Amino acid sequence: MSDLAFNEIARPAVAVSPVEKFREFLGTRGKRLTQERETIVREIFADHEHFDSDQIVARLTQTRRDGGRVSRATIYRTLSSLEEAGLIRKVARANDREVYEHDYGYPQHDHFICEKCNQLVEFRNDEISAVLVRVAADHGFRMSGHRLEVHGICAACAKPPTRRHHKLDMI
Amino acid sequence: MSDLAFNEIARPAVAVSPVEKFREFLGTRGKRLTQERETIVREIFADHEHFDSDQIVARLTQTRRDGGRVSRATIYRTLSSLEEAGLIRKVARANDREVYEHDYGYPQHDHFICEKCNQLVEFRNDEISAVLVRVAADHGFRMSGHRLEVHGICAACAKPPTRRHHKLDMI
DNA sequence: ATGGATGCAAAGCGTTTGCATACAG
DNA sequence: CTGTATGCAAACGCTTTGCATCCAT
Repeated sequence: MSDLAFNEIARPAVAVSPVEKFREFLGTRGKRLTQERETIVREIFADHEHFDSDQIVARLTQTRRDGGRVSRATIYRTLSSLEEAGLIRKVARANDREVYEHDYGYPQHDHFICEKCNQLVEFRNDEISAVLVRVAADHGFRMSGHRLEVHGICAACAKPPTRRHHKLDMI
Repeated sequence: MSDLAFNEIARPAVAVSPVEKFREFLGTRGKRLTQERETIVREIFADHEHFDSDQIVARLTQTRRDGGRVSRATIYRTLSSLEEAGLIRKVARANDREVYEHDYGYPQHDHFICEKCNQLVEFRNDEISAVLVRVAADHGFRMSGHRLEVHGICAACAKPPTRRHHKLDMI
């Protein structure tokens, strides 16, 4: 099964593929879906991992089997558009870098950020949103979304005193 | 009443002044409380407003009545120390800048961030912490703190269609 | 055809750092 | 005295931008 098939068909719980969704968005702004933009969207939606600009740059800036090389500038420009389009969003800040994740086709959730291994772990909890809706209303604040980072030590790093976490992953 | 008096005496609900607290912290690290560091702490704790590096730099980099000029480099170095010391913490990111606030002598709270005027508004809600404590426990996560930004439009910007907010404050 | 998009390299911007000098303990 | 800290300016790392060329529509 090719990447294309995966992206176009096996996407989770959404009627339109991310690429199509992006094309629509671009259309409404008199912008175009170029090959570069499509390459970037496919790369990002190939899995459901968190990512930052650097990782995408690293993957797409090299010469690729499919010939889809994209320049650093275009990647930055496209990440902004994807955020405007509501396809991705900034979820946290780890290692002084902004971390993105898909905001299309996946349910609302928040994150734990481990201070030792810097790993992001997702968790879902509906009470939080419920409380926020209420609190916002109380303050006359028209909430559009939120960003919640829970800091601490993850289960893996907390348990064993000696293990292959700690320093290695802090780089 | 001088600034000194305010900082040393009229601080809210804490036994030791921020400056003293910082001196203690520095002591445990073999570091010193210099005049520059003291100037910075006083400036920051002179009120309870949120602030970012730039604002402090702007205020302390100029020649001052009290002669307490401090260099940009020292301000950055000191902000880091103050964060380590637990006197301040990063609460949000607005306008692509990290926003700090006091983390000493003030109760836990979170923030609304208005997308129009970029204003930060504090709110307190104990349910949130309670939920987080529980959720963290469920995941074996040892929580040390959290950062919650609620995005949207504040009451002031939401109401009147024409008013002196909107573009002016977006600078 | 033609206005938007890309790639490159240069410019920006906030933050960090090397080094000589100044000073707290 | 002695090791830290400061100030300055240069170095950094990420992101943005000007411009000539390219291409989706």
